[in-house]
Amino acid sequence: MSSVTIHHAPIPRMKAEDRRELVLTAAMEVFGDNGYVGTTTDMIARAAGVSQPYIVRLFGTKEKLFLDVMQRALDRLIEAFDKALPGDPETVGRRLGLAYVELLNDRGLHLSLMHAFVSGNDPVIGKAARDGFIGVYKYLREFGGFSGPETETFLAHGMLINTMVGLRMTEVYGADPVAKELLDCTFGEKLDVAMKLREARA
Amino acid sequence: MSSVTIHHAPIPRMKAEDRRELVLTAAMEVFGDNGYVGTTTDMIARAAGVSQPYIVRLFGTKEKLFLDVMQRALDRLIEAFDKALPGDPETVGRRLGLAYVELLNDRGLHLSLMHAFVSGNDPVIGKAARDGFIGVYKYLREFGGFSGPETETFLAHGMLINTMVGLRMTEVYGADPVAKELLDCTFGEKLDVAMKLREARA
DNA sequence: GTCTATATGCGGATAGAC
DNA sequence: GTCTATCCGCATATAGAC
Repeated sequence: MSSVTIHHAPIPRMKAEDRRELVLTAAMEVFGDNGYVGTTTDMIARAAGVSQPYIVRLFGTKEKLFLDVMQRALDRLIEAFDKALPGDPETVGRRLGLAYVELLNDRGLHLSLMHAFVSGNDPVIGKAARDGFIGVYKYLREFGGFSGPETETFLAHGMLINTMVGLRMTEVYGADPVAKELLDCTFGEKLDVAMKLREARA
Repeated sequence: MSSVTIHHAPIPRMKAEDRRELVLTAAMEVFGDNGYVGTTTDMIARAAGVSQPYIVRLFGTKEKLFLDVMQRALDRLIEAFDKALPGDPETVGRRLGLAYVELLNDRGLHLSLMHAFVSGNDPVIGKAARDGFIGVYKYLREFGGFSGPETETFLAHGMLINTMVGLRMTEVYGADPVAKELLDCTFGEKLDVAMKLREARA
């Protein structure tokens, strides 16, 4: 209003909304790598290129930030499924499975969810995680055209994929023949997608 | 040697070996509930009825204690599979699956493993967890008579079971019809075993 | 919108007594 | 074999400046 003074941009400013997006992306990866408790707000701050107190300022608490990350992950998951849904009903499972593995491009997505899924003991995160998982189940039943047992099998394979990702099993694919066989069976035709991402990471 | 003086047992003493067992049992449950990072040596100490520094004295570091817990969990798993193996080859999967669910009696076993499985990023725990998982895979292939894909399917369902346990999904079985359906599909004929344990806990 | 400085509480590990 | 006392580092959150 009063002054239009332009100072030589010592600090990169942006709209809070954009900054939030940027932080959420960074947080999803860091939480994925280190878990909820194992992640410090300072790690996230450095990954996002801002100060630690500013992370707290933006999200209130670390817990709220984690809940936001989880919700974002779930939203992206459903969004990806929505896109993969149209087509031959016979092969919908295959399409959704492929979409799931391609989501590995969103770094930390699977693992942030997985960390939430083992936090059922936490009253706040646990409830949110249960609700989120149940939401995915309902989605597959209602929109995926899956029966209960079909949904269970789909989710089971998803959880094994998550476990392989959590174990960083792809990093020993070449070194251990048993790991190779296990990964071949787990990912099947989706293996190259999973492995390509690993390379891009290095 | 010199004195045979008996003082009126102010502190319950036991052989280090026995104490270790006791602490490992307590630690498996606490680690299962709170994860590796989320667990403090003091929580374990109180659960085991000893002092916090003594936990460190016994195991060196918290990390070594966790590794011991993980190894113990894996040993018990294989031991349970060994017992369930003999019988009709047609139904070996069913027997192993049941044995797996009955292992919920060893509190924290599944969840301590699951926490290890999402810690692949940690150089020490990650390597041990990968080796452990690969060991289970090899066991099923060699002694369970499973093919690669059969093993993958068995493990996948195991991971979904772990996820349900991690989410404490059984605790909302009665309250949420979708949760009920999900749990029915996940545990199938093993549901009553899983639910009975939950009751015993309360 | 973003930072620096800092208060405060907690956790792993060590020292050393009994 | 087991404890008490304690050091030190770290992490979340607050206060307040720019």
